[in-house]
Formats: sequence, structure tokens, C-alpha cells
Amino acid sequence: MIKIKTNHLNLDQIADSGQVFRWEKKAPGVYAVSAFDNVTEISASPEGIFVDSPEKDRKRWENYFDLDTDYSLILFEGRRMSDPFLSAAMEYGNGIRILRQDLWEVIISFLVSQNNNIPRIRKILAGLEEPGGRFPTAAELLSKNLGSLGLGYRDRYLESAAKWWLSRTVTEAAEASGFQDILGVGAKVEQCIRLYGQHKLDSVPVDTWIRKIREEDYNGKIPEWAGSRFAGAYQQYVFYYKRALKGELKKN
DNA sequence: CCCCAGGTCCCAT
DNA sequence: ATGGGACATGGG
Repeated sequence: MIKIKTNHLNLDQIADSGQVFRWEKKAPGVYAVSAFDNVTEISASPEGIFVDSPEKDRKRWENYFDLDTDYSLILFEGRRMSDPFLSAAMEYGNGIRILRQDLWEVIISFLVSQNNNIPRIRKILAGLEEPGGRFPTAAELLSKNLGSLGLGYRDRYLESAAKWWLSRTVTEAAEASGFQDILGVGAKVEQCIRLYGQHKLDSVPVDTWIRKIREEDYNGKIPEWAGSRFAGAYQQYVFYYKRALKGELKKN
């Protein structure tokens, strides 16, 4: 059992922040987390989170939870912008972190996300899983029958992504920037891939919620935080906060 | 019946 | 370069 203790790490907030779709809530503060080709139980406690995994895997889990990033600094720089909406959002979701997820899974996840809602995204991604909760490789995905998963018109997007992935090395993919070569990846999904798959914290996915925030909370203007080196994190706080205000979180 | 969902494609100006 | 309709599927 691995114990991870740090500031600004809240499982419930991360689970509901719209960045990860294969965390299943088992009980209050307890999640079955699909990552690293396994399903791992992770639970919150006052002393930190407990990861039901051998100690030898500590490094990979600390990396997954982005322990090298100083979220106190992100929150501090956010507060310095004197932005009441951002400040309220950061206070409300101060345990959110940008997970370091698997790039391949992120590409597929956010292709599925386009013009879709979160409960259905979860359902579709669960339907893609291999036995044991493992996320399919690109080759496995190509050989799958994607019909009847509820993908709708997106099945060919996944096919395009799998071919893109298979045509380059993992290193090439990790350093890639032109994700719009993949059919179905436009500006928004590309920002998601950069932010969640490559951990480029200045990336800002602009979806319907961020648009709504601009209209309702920023008089139609682009917020100052959008230009910050931590813009992706600020985007995550306001996304989570706005959805909470509108009563969306219980639907996940 | 409508509108919406962590949008993008494609074609018409 | 920009605008708008079409697009699968399911929920409200």
C-alpha cells in the first residue's frame, strides 16, 4: 500500500473535473482507478491518499498525480490576478491536479468527448476496455468491432487516431504537436491532448462550458488567466466550479 | 417535438 | 478566412 501525502490533492474533485473518465466511484472517497493496464483502488484519508499498489510502483503513481508540480504556486499566481471568479473557483476546487495520463488513452478519450456528454463518454470508454479494465492498444482498437458502442459518427475518428499512433514511435508521439492530422481532432480536442496527455499547462481547451463562462462571468471577454503559463490549470478550476454552480456534478 | 452534450467536418460565401 | 448546417446517440 502506497501512501501519498501532499497539499492540493482531492480525489472527488479530480474525479469530477472532466479530465479523466475511467475512475469509478466505489464509496465515498474510494475509487477504482484504471491506469497502467490495471484497476487500482485508491482511497482518501486525513493522512493522504492510499493507493492499493506495491511500494515499487510509488514513482509512477507520484508521477500520475503530478507531485512534481507546485500547485501552491499555481494558486498563488492565480490569486494575484485579482479575478473574483477565478479566485472563487480555485478555492472551491483547490484539490484539483492535472493528472499525467497516458497519451494514447487521452487522444481516444477526447475524440470520444466531442459533441458528447460526460456520462456517455464514460460509458463508451468502458465499452472499449479489454478484460481486466485495460485500455486497448492502437492495434487492438483497429481490430475491434466499434459498432454498438454508441460511438455514432466517431468510429472513423478512432480509426484515424489508431493509424496515426501506429505510424510513429512513442517518443515521436510524445513530442508531437500536430494532432489535427488525426481526423476528428480540432482546436479544442488538440488542447485537451496537449494539456492532459502532454501536461502542457498553458493549453486551454475551449468547450461549451468555457464559452458559457466567458459570456456569463467575463462579459464576453477572454479572461486574463487564459494567457498564463498555468492557463490549463485555471481552466480546470473554473470548469469544475461552473459545473458545480449549475448542478451538473451529480450527473457524473 | 425540442435542445444539449468538454466539436469537427465540409461546403458555401 | 469565416459562417452555418450536418452529424450519431442518448438524456432531459
